Amino acid sequence: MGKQVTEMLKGILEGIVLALLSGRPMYGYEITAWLREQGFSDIAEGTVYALLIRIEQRGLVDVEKVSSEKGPPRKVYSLNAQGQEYLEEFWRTWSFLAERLEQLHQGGK
Amino acid sequence: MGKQVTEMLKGILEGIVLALLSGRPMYGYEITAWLREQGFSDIAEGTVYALLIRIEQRGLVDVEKVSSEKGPPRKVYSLNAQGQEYLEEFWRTWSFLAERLEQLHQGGK
DNA sequence: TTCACTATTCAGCGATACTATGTACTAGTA
DNA sequence: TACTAGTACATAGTATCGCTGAATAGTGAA
Repeated sequence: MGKQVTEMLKGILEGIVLALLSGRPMYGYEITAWLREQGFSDIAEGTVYALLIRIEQRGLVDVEKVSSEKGPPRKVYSLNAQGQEYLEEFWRTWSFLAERLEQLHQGGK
Repeated sequence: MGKQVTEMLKGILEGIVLALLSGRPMYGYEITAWLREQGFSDIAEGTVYALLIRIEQRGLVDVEKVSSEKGPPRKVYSLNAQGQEYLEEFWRTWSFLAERLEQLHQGGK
């Protein structure tokens, strides 16, 4: 991926992670792995952990420490009510953007 | 619009402006007005001008000064070959993101 | 002359992703 | 034992980009 993605991801990566957590609780390493599988090959581990700490401090997720069979204990994040609300707001904003962009893309041909 | 948009616009606003310019040459004030009409009510004027200067310095657009009937002369921007190429790259990146997000949005219901 | 509209510019700030590390635990293997 | 790989989290420093708020400047109407 080029460096265009880096800027485009700002604000969006957060939505992606929240959307993931709305499906089921997950921990950082797992989220990073999922992202890489999906083609977000350049996302640094540090980025995900920093993001998780941010959304935790903003009270969008609940955290639980769960010991792992192999390695240090995992911090499992789950979306709480406030996070759910924030996620819905994210989708509204995203839809707004996606609509405008779609129009531009069509019109530009 | 909430402040979520602020972050989400990063990198995307640039694509929007380039897409606009691929349609026809435009100047800053005109672009700002268009954005407001489209519902991007919170985009500050300064933001657009700063963006235009950036893409000019990166050689994605050509600039021509055109005197206006009412007010200071306009700086009319038009997309050049390099800008066109960059825009295509933008659309590829956008499509990648939009696809992933769409899947998440569907799956999350 | 005052206001409103057109038109551009800039300094300072905040948020976010990246780079590049460092820490720590477990299991396999030579 | 020592080494390696995989799992798992954390953080300091940097760059980019959009916003805030203000300044500058030209035109026409009240």
